[in-house]
Amino acid sequence: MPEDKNPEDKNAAVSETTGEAVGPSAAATRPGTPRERARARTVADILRLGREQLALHGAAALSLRAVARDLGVVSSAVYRYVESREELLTLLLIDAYNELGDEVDAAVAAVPEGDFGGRFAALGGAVRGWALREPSRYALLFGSPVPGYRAPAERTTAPGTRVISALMTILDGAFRAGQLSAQGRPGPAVPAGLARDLAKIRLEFGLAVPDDLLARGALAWTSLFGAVSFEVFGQYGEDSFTDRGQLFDHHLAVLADVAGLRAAGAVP
Amino acid sequence: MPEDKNPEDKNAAVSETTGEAVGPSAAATRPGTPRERARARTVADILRLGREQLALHGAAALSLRAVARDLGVVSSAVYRYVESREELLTLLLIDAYNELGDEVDAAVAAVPEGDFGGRFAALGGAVRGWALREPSRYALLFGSPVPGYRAPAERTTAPGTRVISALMTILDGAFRAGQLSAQGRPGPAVPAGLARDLAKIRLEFGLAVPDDLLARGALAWTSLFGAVSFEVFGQYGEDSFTDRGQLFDHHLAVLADVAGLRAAGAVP
DNA sequence: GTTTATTGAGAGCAGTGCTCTCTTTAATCA
DNA sequence: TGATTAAAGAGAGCACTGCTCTCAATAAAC
Repeated sequence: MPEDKNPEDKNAAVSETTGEAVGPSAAATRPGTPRERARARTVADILRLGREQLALHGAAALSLRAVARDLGVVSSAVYRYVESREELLTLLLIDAYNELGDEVDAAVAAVPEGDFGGRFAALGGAVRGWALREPSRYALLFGSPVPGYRAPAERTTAPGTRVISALMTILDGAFRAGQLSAQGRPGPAVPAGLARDLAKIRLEFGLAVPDDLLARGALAWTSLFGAVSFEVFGQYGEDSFTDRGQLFDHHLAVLADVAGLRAAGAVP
Repeated sequence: MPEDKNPEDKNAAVSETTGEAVGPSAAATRPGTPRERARARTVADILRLGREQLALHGAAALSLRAVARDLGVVSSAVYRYVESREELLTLLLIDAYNELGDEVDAAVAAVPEGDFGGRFAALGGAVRGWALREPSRYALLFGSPVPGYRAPAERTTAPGTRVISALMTILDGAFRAGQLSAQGRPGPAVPAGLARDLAKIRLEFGLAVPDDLLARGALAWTSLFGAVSFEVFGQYGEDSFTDRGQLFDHHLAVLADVAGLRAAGAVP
């Protein structure tokens, strides 16, 4: 008789709870009613199983029924916790963005604050490392959009911008320290429309980097993910490059130069 | 009673026929038995419908049953022409690679032979133009691999390497014409393993470009697709960049410089 | 005109996402 | 502690998918 009177509330609870439980594996010792704790634990289990499936078989093969089986429960039961397959994908998306963000932040923080070239290299290496370790999850974030699925921007934008934020922080820091410059070769002119966009970004993020260098930073950003994507998605042939690490490191070094960073270890 | 005695032969015929019919829409006036011609026409129809579905709903949503419906035929009938969904995906993959290759070649050929910077820009613009016009097909080629699907290298490598071949041709031509150089700033050292790979590539494609510039060319290649993928896959936010064309052109100009090309219109 | 290879139809299997109803379980309140 | 009630799981069912198998119709080839 109680039946589903207000499923909205239930789903909202799901989202909020998992939104918190997404990071590390907290939420078990958190207070709350026993029901809430059991619920959070089940959602966390679903997320964990989803992550496993995602890693094993890829995003498009992610099956709620399979998750239910792994969970030892009938398929309709998981709908008590997750609104839909899309919702689960969104949770996994946020989860993956945050894991990547955490690793990038940690890698960057491990390099001395003033070593901007080193931090840039650390950031790039962390992205590549995570991507190669988690190709399916990387594909979910940076590959073709899952058909019929549109990520809800209001939930994914924040975690999804962590890497570019970290990169901008490095470049801005370098610029303010006088270690970011076109080094005597100004790039192509920045047309008015692009300049407006860059000005808005500079304002929004509180940056000091001028237009040309900011555009170059954006190029370094897209190029980094281009290189990683090529490697993860198998765009280099089978045997073209035997040591992809060397290729990537070379690319990263050139990109640091493109961005205006003094190459690590280079003598001015 | 005849039944399926040798399905292999049939499928081989399919592949060959469509392998030819894939480019423009020939294969209708070609000789052959009436059966063969009717078959080729049906396969071409399937391919056309598949291309439409692919463009409309994306690769993972490509459904043989839907193609059968559009074809006005029961689902099992299409299996007489296409071995499986994978096979259809492979055909569409080859089809898309060739269309992209054709457009890139045409765009490059429209620029005077000696204008290497112009040809580079034309190549990049053609890739971007096609990608924005055909996002689903671009995603099939350069996005996350379709789950459970592994493209057969022996059939897709040739059409899949047309863009990088065109790019290498431009860069090698520029180098031989003395218009490709590090311009006084040698990049990072090329380690031994990478140098070996590059030497093999140089030999295989008959190039003259030295290691450092060849590696930079590879970076320009991956970066080009990185920029296009970011745009097509929506990695830039909704409103970060209002005029993406300007951003891309700027990136392309910087990449030409990275590759060692004299920027178009620049004074030496 | 007969033979025979090819093609399409249809049923069927195992899987998917998702909904609906019914029953069981377990937390909460008197 | 015992009754109430909210939450959760079970199970059937719908519409869809890829793919296989068998059988009947068709049309080319001899």
